Amino acid sequence: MEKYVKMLREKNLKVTPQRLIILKYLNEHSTHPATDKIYQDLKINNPSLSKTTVYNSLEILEKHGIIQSITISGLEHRYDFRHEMHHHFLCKKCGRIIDIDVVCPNLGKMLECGHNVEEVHGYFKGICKKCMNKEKIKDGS
Amino acid sequence: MEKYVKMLREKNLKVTPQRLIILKYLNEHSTHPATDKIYQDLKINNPSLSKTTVYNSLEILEKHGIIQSITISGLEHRYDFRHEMHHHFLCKKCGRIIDIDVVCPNLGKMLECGHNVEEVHGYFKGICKKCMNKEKIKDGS
DNA sequence: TACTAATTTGTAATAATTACAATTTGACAT
DNA sequence: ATGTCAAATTGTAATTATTACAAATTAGTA
Ligand SMILES: [Mn+2]
Ligand SMILES: [Mn+2]
Ligand SMILES: [Zn+2]
Ligand SMILES: [Zn+2]
Repeated sequence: MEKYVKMLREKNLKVTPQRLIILKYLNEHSTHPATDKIYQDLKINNPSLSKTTVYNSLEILEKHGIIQSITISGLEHRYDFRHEMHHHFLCKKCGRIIDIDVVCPNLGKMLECGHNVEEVHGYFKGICKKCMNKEKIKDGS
Repeated sequence: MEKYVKMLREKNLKVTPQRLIILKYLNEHSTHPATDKIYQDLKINNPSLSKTTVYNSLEILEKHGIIQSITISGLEHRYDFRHEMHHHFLCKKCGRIIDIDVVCPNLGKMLECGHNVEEVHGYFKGICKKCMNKEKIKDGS
């Protein structure tokens, strides 16, 4: 838990129990959960937690680069404790969002264009390996 | 207009005036408009148009690969007449979504992983060239 | 021209997010 | 340790994008 305290202090953010449990939750759940999922899960052991606080906390944590926000589904923001650049795969079948550890080699091109790039998001969508195998079995190999 | 008729016929989709004006609108506005923008603009000359029809039409056009859906902002779907793979840049200042004509070289890596990739989306976010120049001028060169 | 399934329309419901004001609290100074 | 206060939390209301649905209309076919 001291780890999360340090992360907040380094950014001069107030250390609150709410921010700590949210950070801990994100670190321990690499499923890229949405706001409501985080809220529902944490509420069980923290009944006084407000959903607005979850929204506020995620926003400020993201603004300070502690966590990352993913918008792969188009329906909701999903959050990621890993803040360094990586890509994601959304399975249209099971809904899982999987980390893809590649870097985007197109940043040079972006510099040419003259735009100032602050974020890079790479999203792939399709059917994940696990779901593909399930289909094969159902089809009778 | 015959061009759009042909696009629908090729996919065995019914040719309706609503679908035609939506396709025409998207082809003539490469701003990646959201559903409501398309609806508001078309309603002026088509007062009987329903927003639900815009939603339905965009959905079916996308499903058949005639148009592409972009979720770069996370809050809304934006639509693109260009359906071939390309990337996008969202300017956090002026809100413009700009086409970036690069291809993703990471598909090989995806094949290795065993996932079946159907869509690839590359999103960059930051400050666009135009807005960067405006800032420079304001700062006194 | 008549038929029918698909499409369009208007309205209502849902879901994610944001706004806001009252209460509480973490960080700092005494 | 206590007081102070700006910042954070909370609960509720408002907003926005999207989806659900049933009745009316219409495109494609015979
Ligand atoms: Mn991730
Ligand atoms: Mn585009
Ligand atoms: Zn899957
Ligand atoms: Zn700009």
